[in-house]
Amino acid sequence: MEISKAYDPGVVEEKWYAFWLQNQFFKADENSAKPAYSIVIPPPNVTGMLHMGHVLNNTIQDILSRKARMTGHEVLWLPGTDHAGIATQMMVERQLKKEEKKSRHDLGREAFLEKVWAWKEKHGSIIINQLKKLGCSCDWSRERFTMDPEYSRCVQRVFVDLYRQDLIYKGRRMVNWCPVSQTALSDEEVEMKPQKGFLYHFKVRVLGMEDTWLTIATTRPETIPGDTAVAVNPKDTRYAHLIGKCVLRPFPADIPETARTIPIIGDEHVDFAFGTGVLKVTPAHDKADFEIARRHGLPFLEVIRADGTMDSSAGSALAGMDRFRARKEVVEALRSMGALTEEKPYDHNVGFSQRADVPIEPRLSEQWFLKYPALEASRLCVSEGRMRFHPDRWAKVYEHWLNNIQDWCISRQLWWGHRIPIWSKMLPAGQTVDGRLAEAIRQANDAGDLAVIKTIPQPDGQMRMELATNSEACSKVALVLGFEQDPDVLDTWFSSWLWPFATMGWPAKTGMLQKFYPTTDLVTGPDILFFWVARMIMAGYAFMGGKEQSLPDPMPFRNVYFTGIIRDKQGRKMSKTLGNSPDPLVLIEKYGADALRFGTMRSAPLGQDVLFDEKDVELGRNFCNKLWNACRFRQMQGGAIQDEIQPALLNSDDRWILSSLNTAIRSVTLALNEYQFSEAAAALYRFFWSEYCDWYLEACKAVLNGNDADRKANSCAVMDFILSHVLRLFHPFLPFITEELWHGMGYSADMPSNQGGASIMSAPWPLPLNEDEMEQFGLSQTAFDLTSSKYQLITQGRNLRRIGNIPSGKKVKYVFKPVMALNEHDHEVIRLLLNAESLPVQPDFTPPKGTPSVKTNWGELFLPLEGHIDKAAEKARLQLELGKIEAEILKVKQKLENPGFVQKVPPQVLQEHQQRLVDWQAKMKHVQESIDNLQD
RNA sequence: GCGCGGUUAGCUCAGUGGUAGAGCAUUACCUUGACACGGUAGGGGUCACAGGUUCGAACCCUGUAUCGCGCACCA
Repeated sequence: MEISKAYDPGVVEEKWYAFWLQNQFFKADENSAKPAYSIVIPPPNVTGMLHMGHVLNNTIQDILSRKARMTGHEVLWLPGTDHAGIATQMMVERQLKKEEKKSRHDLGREAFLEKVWAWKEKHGSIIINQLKKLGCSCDWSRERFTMDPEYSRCVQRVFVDLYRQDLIYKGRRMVNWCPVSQTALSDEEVEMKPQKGFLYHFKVRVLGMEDTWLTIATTRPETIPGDTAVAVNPKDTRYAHLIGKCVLRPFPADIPETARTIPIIGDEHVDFAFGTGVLKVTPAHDKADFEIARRHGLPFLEVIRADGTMDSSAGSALAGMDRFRARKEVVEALRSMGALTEEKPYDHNVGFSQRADVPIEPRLSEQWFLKYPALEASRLCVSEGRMRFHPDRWAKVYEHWLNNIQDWCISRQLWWGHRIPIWSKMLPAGQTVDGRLAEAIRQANDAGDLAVIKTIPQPDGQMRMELATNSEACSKVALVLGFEQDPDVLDTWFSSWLWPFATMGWPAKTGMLQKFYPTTDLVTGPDILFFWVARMIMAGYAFMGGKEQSLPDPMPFRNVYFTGIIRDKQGRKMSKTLGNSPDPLVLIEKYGADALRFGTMRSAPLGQDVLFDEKDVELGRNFCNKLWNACRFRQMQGGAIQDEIQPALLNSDDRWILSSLNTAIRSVTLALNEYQFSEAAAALYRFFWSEYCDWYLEACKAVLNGNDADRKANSCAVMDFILSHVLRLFHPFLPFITEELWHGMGYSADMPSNQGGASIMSAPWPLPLNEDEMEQFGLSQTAFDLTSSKYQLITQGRNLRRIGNIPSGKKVKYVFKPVMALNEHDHEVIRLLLNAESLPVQPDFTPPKGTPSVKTNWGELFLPLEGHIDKAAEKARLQLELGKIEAEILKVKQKLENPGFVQKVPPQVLQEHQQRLVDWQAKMKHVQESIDNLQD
C-alpha cells in the first residue's frame, strides 16, 4: 500500500463503514454457539441531533461491542429511536404554526398525526445516520422504534395487564400541569428552580369580632379567589381561639360577601414559625392545600384554567388574564384597599416543566396512575449486587428513590404517542356486559390477547363500563356498541421502560430473547436513572419473570454504566441557548471520527463529568497521525510481513518492547473489563507513543541503518508483531484507522477469514504472552529494567548538552567509561540516540578537569566540551542539584533512623529505602566531584 | 434540611498507605530519511484547611471551608 504522509480520515471512514455493512459484520446471530454479549441502545429521540452526550454514550457502547466481538462473543447491539411524545409534538406544532399558521386543533387529531408521521419519516433517520458516521456497530437490521406496530402492541398489552391487576387506575388528583404543553406531567418531569419572587402579607377581617384581623403570608396572591379556608396551627396560642370563626376573602370583589366567607381551620401542617403563621388554603392549586382540604372536607375552587389564564370564577377583573399578570393586579388591588401590609423580596424554589421551561401549575384533574410493580425485586437485585451499577454510588440514589416512590401519572393530554387502550361508556347501574362484547373478550383472551372489563360506579348513580384490551377486534366491537376510546396518550417512558424486551419479540419466547436477554451492559446518563433505568428494572421483573420466559433472573441488564455529563471547558452544561455545544459532525469532518472518539474517551473518567475541549479531539487526531506514521515507517523498511520472530536474533530493545507490550495488553484489558475507558486509552497512548515510538522505533534505527539483513528482517518481525497487536488493542477506540492499517499493512492476509482475515473486527483480542513465550523470547524483569536504565543513561547524556549550550541537532563526541562489557548493539543504540558523532568506549578514560558527566549503572558518560562551559553557571546548577539530593538523603535517613520504622516495616520496603539511600549518596558523590572539578 | 461527589502543576484530570504523575499550556533548542498533527531537554505542586490513627498519610478517620449534583421543602 502507498501510505501518504498524513492520515486523511474522510475517505477511509466512508469506505470501511460501507464495507462493514455490506459484509453484515454488525449482525447478531441468535443461533450462534458463541457466548452472548448484548446492549440495547438508549433510544435517542426521533427529533434528536447528535450531540456530545450521544458521542460519549455511543462510543462507549461501541467500544464494549467491538471488544466483545474480538473476545469471541456473539454481539447484539440493538439500535432504535424513541417517539418522544412532548418533544416531537411540540416540534411539529411549532413548524405547523410557522409554515401554515395553524394549531393542531385546526387540523384535528387524525390529520395532525399524519403530519407527525410524515415528519418522523423525513427526519427520524437523521440521528441514526449520524451514529453511523461515528462508527457505531449496531445491528441496523434490528432497528426499532417505540411506535412500531409490534412495539405498540407490547405497550398496550402491558397497560391492560397492569390494569387487570388494579395497578393502573384512574383518579382525580393534584397533578403537575404544564400550561404550555397543556398536559399532566410526572413528578420526574418537574425541575425545581430557585426563583426570586416576593412574599406578600395581607390582612383579612375575622367576622363577628370587633376589629380583629388575620395577616396571611403568600407568594401567590393570584390564587386568593380560590381560597376556601384559612388555616392556623391548633397549638398556636396566637390564633387557636379563632378556629371555627370565619374571615372574609377579599376576592373576587364582585360577588356577595356571603359567597366569600371562608372558615378558619386548625391544621397541624401549618408551621407557626413561617411567615405570619396563617396559611391561606387553595385546595385546587396547591398540593399541600389539597391534602388539608381533604382532611377538612373543604370545597375545591378552580380559578386558573388549563392554559394558565385566570378563570371567570376568579372574578370579572381577572378573567382571561395570564396568571403572572393577575398576580400583579391582585397585589395592586390589595394595596389600594389597604390590605397589603408587607411585600418583601423572597427567594424560593418553584417547579418548572422540564420540557417547556415554565412554572408548573398544580392542578386538579383526572388522570391515569400506575402503582409501580415489582418494587421489592427491583430493589433487591441492585442491593444484593446481582445487577451492578458503575460507579456504584448511583445504587444509593436508586434505592433512595425507590423508597420514596409515588404513583406514576402515566396519562398525557397529547396526541402523539400510544393512545390509552381503554374504551368506556356510561350505562345505567346494574347493566351487564353486552353479549357481543363478552364474546369478543372471550375470543381475544383465547387468542392470547388481553381484554378486561371493569365497571365503576359514578356519583350520579350511573356506572362507567371500561374495556381495556390490546385486541383490535375486541375494541372494534366496543366502538360499535358506542364505547369511546380514552383521548389521552401514555407518557413516553411508559413505552421506553419495555425497551430491553419489547425490542426482542416479547411476549413470545423468541430466539432473540433466549439468546440475548438479560442484556449484558446498559450505558446511559445518570439524568435518566429514574425516568428510564429504574423503570426498566421494574418492567423486567414484572413482565419477564413469568414461566413462559423461564429465565433464571428476569433483570433487564447485568451492568449499568453511568456516563458523566458533558460540560464545556468552563464547566457549564452544554446547551443550545448558550451555544457552547459543538456539533460532533463538524468535529468529525475536521478531525475524523476516530479522533473524536479517542479524544472523548481519553478525557472521560468513570463517574466524573467531562469537561469537553476541542483540544482533546485535536489530541485524538494527532494520535491517529502518529499511528499512521509509525505504520508508514514500518512500510518504508520494505519486505514482506514478518510473522516469525527469531528469538536468537532479538536484541535488548526488542525484548524491552515485547515486555512492555505484555504489560500494556494486561492493563488495557483490565481497564476495559472495569469500564475504565480513560485509563485504557491512556495506557495505550503511553505504550504506543512514549514506549514504542519514542524509544523502540528510535533504537530500532540502529539495526535498520546497518547492513545485517537477518537482523533487519527480525526487527521488522518485531515491529509487525507489536503493530498487529497495537492495532487490535486500539480497534475498539479507533475502528476506522485500525481497519485501514490492518488491511494496508497486510496483517489480514494470513488470518482465517473469520479471525481477522476479512476484518480487524473479528481478529482475536490480544492475550498476554504465556510463560513459554516469555522464556522463548528471553523476557524478564531484570532484562527490562536493564534496558530501561540504558534509556535513562541516554536521557541524562542528552541533558549534558545543556551545560555547553549544544543544540540537540549538533553531532558531538561523547566518551563512555563502562562498568560492564558493552555489546555492539547497545553501543550503537546509545550513540545513535545521543546523536553522537562518535562514542569511544574508554575503560580507563581520565577526563579533562571540569568535563560534564553522568554516572549510571551502565557506566559513566562524558561530554568533552573543550572549554565551552560557563563554569559559574554550571557550578550554580550543580549546587542546586546538590541541595535537592541532600534533601532527599535527609528524608530517607530520617526514616531509617526511626526505630519504629526499621522494626515494623516490611523487609522489602526497608530494603528499598536502604537502596535509595545508597543511590542518592552515590549521586551526591558524583555531583560533589563535578563541582570540585570545576574549581580552578 | 438529608444524601452523594469534588477540591492534587497555569488548565483538565490520573493516582486508595511506602521517592507526587499524564495531557494541554509554557521555556530553550532542533526542520535529522516515519510523523512539526513532529523531536530533545527543562521549569512548574508544603496534594483546600485543622485535628487524629500509623513507623510512615494525597490516600484511612473526625471536623471545617468551598464548589457541584440529587432528593425533600414553609404557604
